[in-house]
Amino acid sequence: MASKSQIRREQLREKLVEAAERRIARDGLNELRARDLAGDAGCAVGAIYNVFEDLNAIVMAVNGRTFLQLEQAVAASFDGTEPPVQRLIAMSTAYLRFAEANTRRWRALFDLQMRADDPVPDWYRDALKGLFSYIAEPVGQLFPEMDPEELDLMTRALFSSVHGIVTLGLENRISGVPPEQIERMITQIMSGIGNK
Amino acid sequence: MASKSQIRREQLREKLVEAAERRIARDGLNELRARDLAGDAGCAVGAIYNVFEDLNAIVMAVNGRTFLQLEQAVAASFDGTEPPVQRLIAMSTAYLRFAEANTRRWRALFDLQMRADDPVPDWYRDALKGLFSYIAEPVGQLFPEMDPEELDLMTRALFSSVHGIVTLGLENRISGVPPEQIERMITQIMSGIGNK
DNA sequence: GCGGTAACTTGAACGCGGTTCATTTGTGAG
DNA sequence: CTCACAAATGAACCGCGTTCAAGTTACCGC
Repeated sequence: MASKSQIRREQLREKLVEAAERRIARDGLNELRARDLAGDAGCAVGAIYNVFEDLNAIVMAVNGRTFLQLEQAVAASFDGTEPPVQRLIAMSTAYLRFAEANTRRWRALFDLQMRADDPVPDWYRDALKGLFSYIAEPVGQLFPEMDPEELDLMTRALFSSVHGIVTLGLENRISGVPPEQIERMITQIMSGIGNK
Repeated sequence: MASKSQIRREQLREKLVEAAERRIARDGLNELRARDLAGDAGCAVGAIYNVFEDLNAIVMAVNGRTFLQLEQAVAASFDGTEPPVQRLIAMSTAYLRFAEANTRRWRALFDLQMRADDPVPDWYRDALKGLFSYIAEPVGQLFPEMDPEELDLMTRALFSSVHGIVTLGLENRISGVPPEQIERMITQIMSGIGNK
């Protein structure tokens, strides 16, 4: 039987993660406060630590959801019939759109890892692997005689490039590129690849 | 006359920046502490705030130096006689080498902007402009009939791509790519561009 | 039901770290 | 030498994540 404690415990976890998700989406990771979360969830500050290791663990839970949504958005962006370069562009654009529409949550996805000292959790590496595998397929079609190791490198290189373009592009404080141009940058890079 | 106070003031600024530079290089931006800096510089904590607006201002001063060194490293990586793609690869590799050799200082260059709320200072935008102009030249050679606006986009796209590859590449917690492979990723992307 | 123990909840308190401020110390013109 | 003003000092303030002693609730064998 799921004891009453277990139920409450699970409900509290859920409330905390939802509150954190809302607050991250609204105010950004930097503005997340333990006391605010406790207030939202209707529990004492200390209760958080019965249910989660620390604040990072909550953010990690939020990141897990976000990563799933991101993966779905990318997966939904192509039907498999497009030529490889088209598909790469479609996926990249989906990545961009997701980052635009969920900037703060998307940024939390990477900001947390950059800061924390503890090892990256398995599900995180797996989620990235999942994204990579979407990219690997069209890349494989484009370069049939490339050996697997080099294909893997190319896959990561393309992901990193798109990620860099989107990251700096959305940080208009630094780059100052209007959003609609970001898509063109992606296209420029991706079409270059096709013409080896 | 430069009053005794003015001298001391300038010396303190210098000592603080040097201490911050050493500490960032050794322990990373996250471990920087006002009290440690005061200890290094042989002054009281409060004295820092007579001489700098806040801690960020010191980091900014460090970043200014780092950016200069980065620009020099990129500038020294080519002699102008190489074909455009070669030159792009040489500059990108120089960027990578600099980031490898000065990881924590290089990361501070971008981490600070991502966090702070106050506007990016002018010299920072200018330094980036400087880097961009190095890239713009070979790009212009590669695509003589491209209009200026698109050339600018391509320039930023290439910088962002390399930046993304280096960033994720050096964060081996996330990507797990051995350093010597990062250079190959850059080459893959850059040579793709050349064959439009 | 009943009592006892284990688990949960609570919020005040701790520790850390950036920043401030009343007080002390130093500077330089008259 | 003196006085007014500037600079230096470090204790104190405040915000915030985390902990903990004390109080409360849930669970189980009787």
